[in-house]
Amino acid sequence: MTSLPSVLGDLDPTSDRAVFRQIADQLREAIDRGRFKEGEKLPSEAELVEHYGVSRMTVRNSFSVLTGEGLVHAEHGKGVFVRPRPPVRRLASDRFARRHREQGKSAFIVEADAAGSHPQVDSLEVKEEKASQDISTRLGSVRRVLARRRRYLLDGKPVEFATSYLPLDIARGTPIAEPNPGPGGIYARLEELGHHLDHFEEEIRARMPSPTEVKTLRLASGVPVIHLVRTAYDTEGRAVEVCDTVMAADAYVLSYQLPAT
Amino acid sequence: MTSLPSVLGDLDPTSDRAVFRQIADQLREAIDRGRFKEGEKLPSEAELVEHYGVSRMTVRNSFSVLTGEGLVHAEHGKGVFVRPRPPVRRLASDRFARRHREQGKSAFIVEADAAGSHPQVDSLEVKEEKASQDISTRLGSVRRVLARRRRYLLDGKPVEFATSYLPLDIARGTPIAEPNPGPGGIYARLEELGHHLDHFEEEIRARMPSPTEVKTLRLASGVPVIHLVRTAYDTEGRAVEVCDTVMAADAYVLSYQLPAT
DNA sequence: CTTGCCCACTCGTCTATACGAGTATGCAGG
DNA sequence: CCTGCATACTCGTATAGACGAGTGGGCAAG
Repeated sequence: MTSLPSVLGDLDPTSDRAVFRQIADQLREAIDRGRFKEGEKLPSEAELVEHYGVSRMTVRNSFSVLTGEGLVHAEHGKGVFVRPRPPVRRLASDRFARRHREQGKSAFIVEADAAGSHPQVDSLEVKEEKASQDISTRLGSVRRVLARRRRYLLDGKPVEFATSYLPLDIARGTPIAEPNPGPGGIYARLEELGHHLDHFEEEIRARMPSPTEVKTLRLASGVPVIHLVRTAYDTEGRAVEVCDTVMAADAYVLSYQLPAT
Repeated sequence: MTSLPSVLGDLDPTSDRAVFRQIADQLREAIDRGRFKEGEKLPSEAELVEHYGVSRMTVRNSFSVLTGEGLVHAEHGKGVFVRPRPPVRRLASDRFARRHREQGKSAFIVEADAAGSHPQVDSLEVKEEKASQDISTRLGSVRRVLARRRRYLLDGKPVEFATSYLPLDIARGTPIAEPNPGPGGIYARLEELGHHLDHFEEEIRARMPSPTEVKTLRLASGVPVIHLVRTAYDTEGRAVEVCDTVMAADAYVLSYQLPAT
């Protein structure tokens, strides 16, 4: 192992920058320069205490800065590691095009298989419930809705949690209310039921996850979520579905094509 | 002032949940329930030390949890406050439609004025430079580019930092290379120069900001950024501009319309 | 060889204390 | 009246020490 001083330098006692920030800066720079690579272990707290001649809390404080930035993560009993960037899932704006609804399997499964990863869907729940204020507004003042919840995993890691809401007069008693709505998913069913889809509207926000989201998506700290709300409109201009999706931001790139007209 | 016990409850010594997490949980719940409102001051560290009978570091640890979640922010000498949500800027997917390029002022200015806020653009920089690997790839293997940097502010608060990159053979010596490219912005100039725009492609990521971004966008901790990279293509299929934008995530909602075809 | 325990090393949590620095308020002196 | 300072309260930074708990390697007993 190369000695610490060769990688980490000294503190500047004259600087007005807090010691723990100076240490964080040095570690961050070392990571950026590739002195510590993805998944690699950083020096232990004790080693840094030794190297810089500071107290342990100060070193921990530095680590907490980097953890908050999503650069590193600590593993109890093992050490602090440079956080590896997971493979990203790219979502193209044509992912709901009619031609993709032909085959039997869901878009998620097909795409993940093609990418060579192991897809999985769990936490399936389909039930009728009271619409929240927001959902009610988006669907055009409905009181109760059919809610379809599911969680998507890639190679065992949860990456996305989604809930679809549909007005009861559309969904009740149809295959849409079944756990497995059949080939092409609920959009295919909606079209069969005469709700010809016209366009989608997607709203995108990014924020830090709630504790619940941290749990269900098993998020490392310092990882934001992308919150996407999609509303599907039929050719009559009626909102026929709202899909509320929360994604681990480190696992996604969204991509959209916009006409220049 | 209502007494602390009436809002905050006790610790559960039998729980295996860490004390500082229990305190954070109680504060978070109180905030969620509106017991502490936006912009309101939380109890001081000393008061919480008193109320829970724990040491100050433990209380600070709780605060640091909430700060990381973007729920609260501390102000030196004043206290810890529930972080107010800034007004959000909605970006619609038709914001680059040709009809919006008619008027003289930039889209940002027009829109902000309409919303009643005071818009501002600064840190203008226009220069030729070497293209990064990524930019070069997106523009189709160009070596050097014209870079146009600017920062957008709303009511004094920086909300977005953007850099446009254009191939030199298109931009050099044209109004595009001027600090102020004139009415309708660089897209209008591109069309005048015969590069008729066909479509845009936008890639969206969310992540925690780098220290530099924290500074230029004056971000509170616990606020992620949205990173948007837009490529503009002309009718020949050539990429004529790449715009790299970093936005304060708490100030934006992106909205896209997708056809269902 | 395998099992099981011990120990060393790691981070996690908590206490107690000290001093520094930003903020606001009130009071004394001009 | 108003200026300016003292003061009390706020959070920021840092030290030193203690114990707990997860991990992994080595060693001893079977």
